[in-house]
Amino acid sequence: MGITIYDLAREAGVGIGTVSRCLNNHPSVSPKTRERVLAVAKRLNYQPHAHAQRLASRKANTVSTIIPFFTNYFFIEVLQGVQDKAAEYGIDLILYGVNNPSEVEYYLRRSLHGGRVDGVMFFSMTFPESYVHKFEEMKLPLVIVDAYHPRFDSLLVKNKEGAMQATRHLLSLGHRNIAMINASLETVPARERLEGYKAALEEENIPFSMSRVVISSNGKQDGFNRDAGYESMKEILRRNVGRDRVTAVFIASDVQAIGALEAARELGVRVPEDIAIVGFDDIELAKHAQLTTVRQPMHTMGTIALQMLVDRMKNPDAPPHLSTFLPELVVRKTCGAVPAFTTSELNGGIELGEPNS
Amino acid sequence: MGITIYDLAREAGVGIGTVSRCLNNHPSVSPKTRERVLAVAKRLNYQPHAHAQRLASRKANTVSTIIPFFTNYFFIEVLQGVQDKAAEYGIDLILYGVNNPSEVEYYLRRSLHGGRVDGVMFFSMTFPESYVHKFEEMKLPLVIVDAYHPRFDSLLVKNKEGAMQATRHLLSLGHRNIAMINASLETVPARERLEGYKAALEEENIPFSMSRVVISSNGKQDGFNRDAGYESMKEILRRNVGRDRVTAVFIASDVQAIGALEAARELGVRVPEDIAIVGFDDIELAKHAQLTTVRQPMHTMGTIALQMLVDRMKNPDAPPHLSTFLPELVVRKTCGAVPAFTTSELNGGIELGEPNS
DNA sequence: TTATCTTCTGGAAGCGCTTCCAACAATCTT
DNA sequence: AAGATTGTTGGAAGCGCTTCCAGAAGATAA
Repeated sequence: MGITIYDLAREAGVGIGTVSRCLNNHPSVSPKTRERVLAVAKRLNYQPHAHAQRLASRKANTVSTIIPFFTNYFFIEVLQGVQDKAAEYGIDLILYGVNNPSEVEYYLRRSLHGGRVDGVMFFSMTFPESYVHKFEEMKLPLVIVDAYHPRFDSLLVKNKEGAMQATRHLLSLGHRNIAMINASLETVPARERLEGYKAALEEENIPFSMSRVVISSNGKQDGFNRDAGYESMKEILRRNVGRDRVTAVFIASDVQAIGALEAARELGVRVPEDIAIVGFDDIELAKHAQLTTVRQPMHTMGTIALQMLVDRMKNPDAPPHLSTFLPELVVRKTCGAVPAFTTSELNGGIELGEPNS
Repeated sequence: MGITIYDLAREAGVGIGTVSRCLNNHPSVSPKTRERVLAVAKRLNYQPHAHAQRLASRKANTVSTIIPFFTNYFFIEVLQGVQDKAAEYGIDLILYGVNNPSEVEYYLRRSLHGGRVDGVMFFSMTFPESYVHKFEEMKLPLVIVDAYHPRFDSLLVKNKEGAMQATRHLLSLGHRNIAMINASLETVPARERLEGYKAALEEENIPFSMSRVVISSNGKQDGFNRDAGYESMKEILRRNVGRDRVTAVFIASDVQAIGALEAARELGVRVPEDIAIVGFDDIELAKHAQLTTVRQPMHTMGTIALQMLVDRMKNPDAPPHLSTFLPELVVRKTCGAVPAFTTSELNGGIELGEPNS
């Protein structure tokens, strides 16, 4: 079928070992020989057989990505970053889309055995404890993106800081009665975003009260969905009278914010005139809805994640590393501020550091 | 590192050939032996080495997907379908995301040589003529999704029929002066959607006139973008006076429709009261914007596409096959109709057929 | 000149599997 | 009973590559 190194060897009048060495930039070949062999390779349009290389070198040159498919924009963007970096290294990406939690283990198993891949990227899900030991034992490089496990390299957005930025922004616009719409506190992001909200209030000596926090964990994704946002907003607006009324809401995710916007519209409450809103995530819809929100540097996260995986392959015994990303505030119209600048113009945006552990 | 068939052979007291035959359900092993070997394999948690299998069997059991990353929702959905079907077959998916047209050839080359994959899925781009011959020569199975080439299996949405549905819908609501906003006629979808628009008008004996069609091919993606839609709508509304005024617009894509909606809002033109709008694609935004549009069965397209590829692998010499999909009208609020039902309740939605050629 | 290093090179071994062929045992024919 | 047939089986060969080791060739030293 294809040209093999034997063909090249014959054609160039050298041995197969030499051919292989030329192709792989091994130092111990004379410049003349190398040149000649490479010329022949080019002339015959030689392409190495990937699987033979992989079998012989015991490297797959491939990484698997295990991704929950239910969300979309976030992954597409992060994946794009991963892919861009992978292309630089000539690494192939295998896509394992998870529809159903039970599939996670199947794909982990598939990645773990059979030499199919030499690294795994695991996205936005709790890494199953039952596989911790297996990955450690096999020393299969693993990077967990948008989730955390102390024993593996992880990559997280600083939810607390993001929430602080959002809340501070509302404070800076003069709001004092700021509510929060959150999702299930069982999830890490929800807890961290709540913390950030609280911390920002405390900076300004505004008493924090859980009565201002509406949590709905109804429906899919622990409450990070449109309907939950819709209901939560209705609840806030229903009881929103008197001097103590809420003038701004920080919402833990954009999908919820979209629902909240709808609730406001239905009740004839104007945004931002009557109530200001800031979301979190910066999904594509946010731009269309003119939602002020907190943006995660998704593409960058992808490139860094792949880089971390490559580093881990080179250095399997380094201690687990955590990279954290500072999200940035994107000012649009639902907060009532003049959309003058984003915080990315003020700070660098990315920050690498040691695990909090 | 791992367990090999030699280990199994020794443990089960048989030869490696027998082990391999058991593992691959080859008929000529006695039931007893098979059972014993499989039991040992299970006990030792044997996992075949993917690359060794691939090298020996000359099958990669992998398919590459070459996808333009610039759009998003459409691909995620189609990919999901592909992935679901691939999982059924135990086929791995390699993701090649194209950011820059020049990368297309790189990925085609990468797919073509090196035995990396035994099939290619090529999405939404014009397949480069320079590779037609190479694919034919190598007999590498190829399915083109959302684009067409007469020499390969392709999978298309019936744009004309979709456009007819959209236009008919507007006609059925009593509109007689219906404009169209289109993108560059250099692209196949734009031409086909124009044809459908025209055909629907002619069904009702309404004269078709190019003066009612606004084409903008400015910006990215041949005019299939928000700004183009915005500008086109402005143009329509600017001159929209008199008895002959346009009361409805069919827009060739949802992104353009989103821009158009914005233009209308800015000019204080109410949708659907003053002007009705129907888009095409049903991207995620469409739902949020309550846009009546034409939906492509993306997930199904993905599963069928992979199935076609598998069929092609089994039967390399069959003539190229074209699958076409009937899109369905999704009635929401921008057309002014009561959102009572979608056409999916009326017809099956999918249709398989021979090439038009 | 011979002995001792350096480069460089050829090709065998081996990666873990599939597949083919020969061989064996058991069964069936005549 | 001998030969033919069928159903199983073992293991060599080979997939195309990397890598190691031994050896050739050239350079240097004595």
